[in-house]
Amino acid sequence: MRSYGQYCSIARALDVVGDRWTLLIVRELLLQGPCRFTDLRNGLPGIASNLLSTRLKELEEAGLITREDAPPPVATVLYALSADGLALEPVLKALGLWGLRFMTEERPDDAFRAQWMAYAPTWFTEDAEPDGPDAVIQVVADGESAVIELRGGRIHTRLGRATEADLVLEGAPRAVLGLLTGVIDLEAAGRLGLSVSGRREVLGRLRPVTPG
Amino acid sequence: MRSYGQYCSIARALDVVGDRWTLLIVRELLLQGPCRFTDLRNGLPGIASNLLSTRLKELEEAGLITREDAPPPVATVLYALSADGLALEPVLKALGLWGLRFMTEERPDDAFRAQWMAYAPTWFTEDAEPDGPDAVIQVVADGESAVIELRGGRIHTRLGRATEADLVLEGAPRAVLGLLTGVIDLEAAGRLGLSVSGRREVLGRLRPVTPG
DNA sequence: CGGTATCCCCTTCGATACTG
DNA sequence: CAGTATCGAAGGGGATACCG
Repeated sequence: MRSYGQYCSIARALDVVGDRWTLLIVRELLLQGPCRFTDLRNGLPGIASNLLSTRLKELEEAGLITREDAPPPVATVLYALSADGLALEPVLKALGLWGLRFMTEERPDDAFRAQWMAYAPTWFTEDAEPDGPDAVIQVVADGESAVIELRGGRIHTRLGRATEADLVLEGAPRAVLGLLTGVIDLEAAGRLGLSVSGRREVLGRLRPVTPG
Repeated sequence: MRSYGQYCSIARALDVVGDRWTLLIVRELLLQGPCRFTDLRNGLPGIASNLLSTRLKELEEAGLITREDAPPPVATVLYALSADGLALEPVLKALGLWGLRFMTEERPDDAFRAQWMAYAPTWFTEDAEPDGPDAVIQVVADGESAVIELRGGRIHTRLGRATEADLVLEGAPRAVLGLLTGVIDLEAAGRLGLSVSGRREVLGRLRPVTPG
C-alpha cells in the first residue's frame, strides 16, 4: 500500500494493514491459529490465490506474521501471527462490534464459515450469571457448526459438535448469529426459521457487551 | 468498495470503511468536529479533491456522516459524523494505539498536524495522580501547537496556545509525541532535540495505557 | 497439497486543470 | 471556497495453467 505520508499513528497503522484483504487475513490467523495456505484460502472465500500469496509476503515483511515449516507429520508451511500481529486483536474486536449493525441486512450470496460465528459470543457477549452452572450450546448454521461453552464465568467457543448440549440452535446464519449477539430476540429468530431445542433459559446468560 | 461477500461483522464493517482514506476522513471529523470541505482537505494532506468528494458522498450514503448547511455567518456546507460514524471512535482508538509502534520510524517527508498530536494524551494516557492539582502542558511541534490540560483526573486537549503553562515542550513531532505517549523518555527526547521548560515532574502524570 | 506465473479486464487512485 | 472533469497509471479480480 502506498503510504499516506502522515505522522499520525492511525495513518501509520493503515499504512501497514489498510490494504484490501489484509485485516481479514489477520482475522483468519487469529480465529484459526497457525494454519496453512489452504486453510487461509478456505477462510477467505473470494480472494485470488496470487493476492493471498502477495499479502502473506507483505505481512511477513512487516513483521506481523511468521512463516515456519511445520513438524514432520504435516510437512508444510504454517503461517502464524507474531506478537505485533496478535496485538491487532483489539482492532478486530472493535471493528467487529461496530460491524454488527450491518449484520441484519440480508445478502443471500454471502459466504459463511463457522469461525465467523464462533468469535461473536466470546468477543461480544459476557455471562450474565458468571456463578451459574456450566452450560453448552450447540449452534448450526449453513452446515457449519460450533460449540459455545459457559464455564466459570467465561465464554469459550470451538468449531465442531458437542456430545451433549443443553441447548441446540439451528437455522440461517442471520437467525443464529443475530440471536447470539442479542441483535434479535427468540421470536424474531423464530420468524427467520430458527429451530431451538433444549433449555432456552441458557440464552439469557449471553449478555451483549455495549460498544465502548 | 467491492463487498467481500462474507457474512462476518468484520468483513461487513470493512465493506463500509475499508476503502482507502475513509477511516482517515472519519478521524478528521472526530478530531475536528463538524467541518467544511476545506478543513477536511487541510487535515488530509495527500488526498485528491475528487476522491474526498467521492468518499463524502459514499459516507453520507452509508449513513456515517451528515451534510448540512451552516447557519448564516458561515454560509457553507458542514460535514458531521452521525451516531453510527461516532461509534467508530473505539476502532480508531484501537488502531491508533496499535499504530504507536510505528511512530519511532523516521520519515522526514511525513506531513504533520496539531490534531494528530492532540488526541494521543486523551486516548493513550491517563492521569497517574487523578487527585493532583490542575496542570497545563503546552506542546509545540513543527509549528503546530496544542494544549494538554489535566483537570479532575481527566486529560483534555485542544489546539492552540495556553496563556500560562506549567510545562512547555517544543521540538520535532517524534520527540514531542514519543514523550507524550511514553514511547521514549526525557533523555531520549532530549537527544532528538526536544526543548523542555517548566515543571518536568508533570510529565510523570501521563501514564501510558496498555493495549487491550 | 502449496503455491507461482500469466493474462485480461476493469476499477480505483492520483494528479492536474478547471469552473461557478 | 467547494467542488467537477479528465486522463494516465496502478492495483485488484478472475481464470487458467503450471510445477515440485
